[in-house]
Amino acid sequence: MAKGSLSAKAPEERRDRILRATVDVVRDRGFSGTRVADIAEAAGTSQGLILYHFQSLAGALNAALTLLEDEFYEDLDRDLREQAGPVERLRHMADLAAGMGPAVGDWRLWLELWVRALHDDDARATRESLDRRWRSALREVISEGQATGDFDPMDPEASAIRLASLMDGLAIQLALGDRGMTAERLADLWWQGAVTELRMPL
Amino acid sequence: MAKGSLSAKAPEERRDRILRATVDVVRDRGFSGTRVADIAEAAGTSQGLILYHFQSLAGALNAALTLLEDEFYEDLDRDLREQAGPVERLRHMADLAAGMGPAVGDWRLWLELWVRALHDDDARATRESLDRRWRSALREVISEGQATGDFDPMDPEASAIRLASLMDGLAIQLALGDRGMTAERLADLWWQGAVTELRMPL
DNA sequence: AGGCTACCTGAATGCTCGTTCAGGGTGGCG
DNA sequence: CGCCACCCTGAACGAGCATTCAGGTAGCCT
Repeated sequence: MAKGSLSAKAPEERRDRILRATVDVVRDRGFSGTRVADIAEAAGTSQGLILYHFQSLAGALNAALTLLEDEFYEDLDRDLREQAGPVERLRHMADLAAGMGPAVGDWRLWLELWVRALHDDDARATRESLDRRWRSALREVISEGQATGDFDPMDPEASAIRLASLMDGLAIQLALGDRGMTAERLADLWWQGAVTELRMPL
Repeated sequence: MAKGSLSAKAPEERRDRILRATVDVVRDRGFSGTRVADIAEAAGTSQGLILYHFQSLAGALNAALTLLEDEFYEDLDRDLREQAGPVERLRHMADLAAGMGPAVGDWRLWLELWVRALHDDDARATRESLDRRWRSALREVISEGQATGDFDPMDPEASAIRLASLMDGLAIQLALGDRGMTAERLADLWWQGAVTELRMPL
């Protein structure tokens, strides 16, 4: 029976479907606006199943965060490995963050995560880890660029922090839909900032 | 009677006390964690009074946002008028934002506002207004500095956006209590960024 | 004085969820 | 076969909360 094969073979897949649905719902309802019923509807399951797999709503939210974190790692690594030199890599990071690449985008989710991190320890850990990963990628690219002579920052560590922060700040405007802020403009503003910050020769 | 004079003479003051209590509660519980009962306790009134004055919890939250907005304007104007030249003014903005000045500080509240703005139109309007005000102050200082020859940005408009964004991004780390991020370090990182961005002569 | 209005309170109300529960199907293993 | 463990569901439960309400007090106008 169709129903039989579905429930028997795919518990794993159902679980995964729930997590993805959770991410989707959080993305447009926010953490505090996400109800078990919303997830169930988005995933096409009963509410009971969500609690069965994750014990509680909080459990589901945290599991979704973990999934996000894992995928972020993978995507970032794979994506950056494809790029040849430091300049290309940095340029690619701008595009990734602007939301042109896969997975990484979606700054609304990041905003939600930040605020949740103010009050929830799991969220705090996740966002810290995510952030550390992103910033260390940036640092690596910078120091690689120093080695090749493409970059010449006054203070590499400070530059990394500033460029990461600049990205976050610009992203807020993108996420909030500020007039005049688009993905292209974000990438552009950030890239120009990087050129200055890293004293790239033209 | 004490009670009499209190309730009769001070409705205005009670109202104000409620709004300030609301801000306090939001600051440490977040918008989504703020209950009418919390505000009542913090303000030392009954829950009923809050609804009496503001119709609903949402009404109280919005009124508190408006209060915040008004005070932000006043404080910023007064504070900046006290500073002599563009360089001092800019430097002062760094300190203000780092939370050393009065009122403006408290980035947690800003984070909360951003996220609320994703879903609530009043919050959206408030934050847009706040942000516009802050950014235009920055633009003014920059163009003033260009006039006096203290600054020489390649693209003043882009510089203003970048410096405002940089501030937001650094502030996130401060608000989230990242290791190594303090008010002083924030002010310092930002100031260095401004020096570069605006090509200030040393 | 008497009544009218503005303030204010604490208890009652009722709705919105998260969570629990009783049960039902299904595949595998003795 | 028949039992067992795993998945899964929909209905029921109950806590937490915003909002409503009936009523109380104090100043103010006539």
